[in-house]
Amino acid sequence: MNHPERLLYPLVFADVALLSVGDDRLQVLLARRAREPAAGKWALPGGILKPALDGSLKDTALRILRDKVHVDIPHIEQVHTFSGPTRDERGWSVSVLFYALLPRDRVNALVSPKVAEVKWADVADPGRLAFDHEALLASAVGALQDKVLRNALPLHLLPERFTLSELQRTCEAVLGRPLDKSAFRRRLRAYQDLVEVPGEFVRGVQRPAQLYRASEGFEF
Amino acid sequence: MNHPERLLYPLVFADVALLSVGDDRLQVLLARRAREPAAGKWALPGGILKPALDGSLKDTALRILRDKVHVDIPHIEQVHTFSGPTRDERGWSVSVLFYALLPRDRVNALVSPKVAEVKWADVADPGRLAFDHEALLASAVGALQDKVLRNALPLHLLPERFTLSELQRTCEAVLGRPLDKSAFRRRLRAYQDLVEVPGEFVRGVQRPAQLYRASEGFEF
DNA sequence: AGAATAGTGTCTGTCAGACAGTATCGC
DNA sequence: GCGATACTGTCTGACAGACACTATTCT
Repeated sequence: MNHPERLLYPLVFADVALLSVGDDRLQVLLARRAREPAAGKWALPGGILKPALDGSLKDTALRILRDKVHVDIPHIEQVHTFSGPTRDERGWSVSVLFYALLPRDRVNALVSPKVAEVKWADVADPGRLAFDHEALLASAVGALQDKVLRNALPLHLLPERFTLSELQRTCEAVLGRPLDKSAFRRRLRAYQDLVEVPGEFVRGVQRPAQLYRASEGFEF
Repeated sequence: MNHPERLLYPLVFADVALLSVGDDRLQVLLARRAREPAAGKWALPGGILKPALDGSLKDTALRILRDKVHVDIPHIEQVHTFSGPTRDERGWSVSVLFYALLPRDRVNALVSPKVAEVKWADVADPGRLAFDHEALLASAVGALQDKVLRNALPLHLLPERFTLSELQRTCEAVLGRPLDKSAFRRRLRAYQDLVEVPGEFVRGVQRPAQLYRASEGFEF
């Protein structure tokens, strides 16, 4: 413990698993740490709570994301709080973990390959991460899967307009396993959150697919 | 903000909703606050994280409970983390909320009516609480109900040995609504967590009831 | 016998997985 | 027609609510 005030006050962080779908796989944004501790290692984007700036820990998380990625985040949700004296070598620390969802049509806008400071990694194989961030990532992914298993539709991972097949592929990416098309669509029929966009179709070398969007009052 | 260090470091608390079943209703332990802020008001037991004493925020919560109630707590679980600059008048604060379960045969051992510092209150009607603790309580109860709805058995709320009728009444108290006996027992049959205690029955003015206990590996 | 609670059997509707089938495009 | 993807229909088994039924004790 370098800092004696750590004996009185813990460090309080917000860490964010920013999730999106690329190549039909659920992916997470990783940031390479510029400074010690764990300099050079990949980690979830995170930062310290600033009481003068933030109205809540969610604000902290949104501020972190604003600094890393310059887009609006349509959805962010608290997952769990991790704590202990040894998880960060600077001293006793508290990390409030969030996951955030980013539409897949904005994924490439974020990460320019020239800047090697951030990258997208498959959540199934993120590589070695700094601190206890592998556990944090697993926790965040588990929370999202839980919600989708309970019939929530992760529309925030999709563009504004999407086909039902795209929605199904997105759910499959989140859950990491294939879903039955017939059963999937039967579930959707009961749902209120989906609105057909009249007259709009995606055309290709097949029967045209109807486009849908989230209904007005949609809350993930 | 009385303390200038609040501009740099938030206060970090663990707050605990200690839940049990009394009179066939889910109840929560409330503590009357001895000091400002909110002196004299009822609140969830809680206290500040002490980095020198606690190995995690769960340890903080257990330490708080040890000081309030002098029994072992069989189960404690993190629910959600609340934060903001105004929820505690001492300054920017973070409260990590837990719920803990106490077997109902140990409820009366805790609270002596002479000491007016703690009391059991129905979660459905806890009265006015200090800070944002009404929201915290609702959140904790919701988390427990969620888990029971997902077929977890709250055996930690029961004595070591119990009848299936007692188990059903406990679930009904948690959920706040009656359950169908036949459907409830059909669910239990599929479960691995219950072990029949051979030859032990509860007798009364009715057919004797088989006693059960939690299986060895039971995890709520 | 009757009250009281323990415990079971059965009907029915809902819903999910499985899988086969039909529809409509481009070529 | 054929390949490709969109979309639908139907069978079946699992399961939950509702509710009536039987079982065993004490008085």
